[in-house]
Amino acid sequence: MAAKAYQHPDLKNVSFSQVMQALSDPCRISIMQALIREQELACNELPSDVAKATLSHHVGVLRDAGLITTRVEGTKCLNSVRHEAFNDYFPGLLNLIQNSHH
Amino acid sequence: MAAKAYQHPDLKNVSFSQVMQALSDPCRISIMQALIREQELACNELPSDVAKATLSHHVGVLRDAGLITTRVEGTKCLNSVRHEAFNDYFPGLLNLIQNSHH
DNA sequence: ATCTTAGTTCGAATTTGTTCGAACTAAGCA
DNA sequence: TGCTTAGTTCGAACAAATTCGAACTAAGAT
Repeated sequence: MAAKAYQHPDLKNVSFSQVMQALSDPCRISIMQALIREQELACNELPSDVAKATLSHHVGVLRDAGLITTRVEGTKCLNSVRHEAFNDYFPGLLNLIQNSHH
Repeated sequence: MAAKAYQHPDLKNVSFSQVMQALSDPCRISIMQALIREQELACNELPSDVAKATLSHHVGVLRDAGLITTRVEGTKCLNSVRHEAFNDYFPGLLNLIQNSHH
């Protein structure tokens, strides 16, 4: 891969519970924190101690919750924080993610 | 009931993912919103379209995540927002809960 | 054309979460 | 003492999420 029609949801159709659900997994929190630090990362550059298929799943959950964007570049897909989500819909949440430990 | 040794966790032992998990259910979000509006409510005064046992479970999840406190008064248990959690550990989160729709 | 890299999708196994009825406990009241 | 109210706990059923290996696809390099 890649070259997939990555679908990014309209943020007004994303519920708060869906966002909370997306952030309820430590693995996905680590991914978000890495993207906050590094701006843009391919899937295989994300922190992960799970199998490829599992990581792909986690990235999909975050994307479906409107929290990240994915763009294709060659064989990689580059992920980044979807800042409009945090600025316009969930202000303060990005900071909570960034500062969350353990 | 009541007269239970309600256990309230030390907030420094509550992980961000646990809090997100606790807020990932629409039913529990409604409970939080009611407590934000009403200060203190008994379990049977909380908004709920589920069975007693289920409601008890949801209240327990919120309590274990450090988000609410429960105190006993006669036969009722009175629940309220655990403000220290939101002030000291998850600033901004209470507002996100309060303003969240659908 | 083939190989490699990067990621997706499928299906199945396992784990975790939700939901409920039924039985229980404890306080307050008659 | 017995009845009611309020909530908990247990166990089981069901639903949803996580995880992985294996097979796949697509782009780029050799």
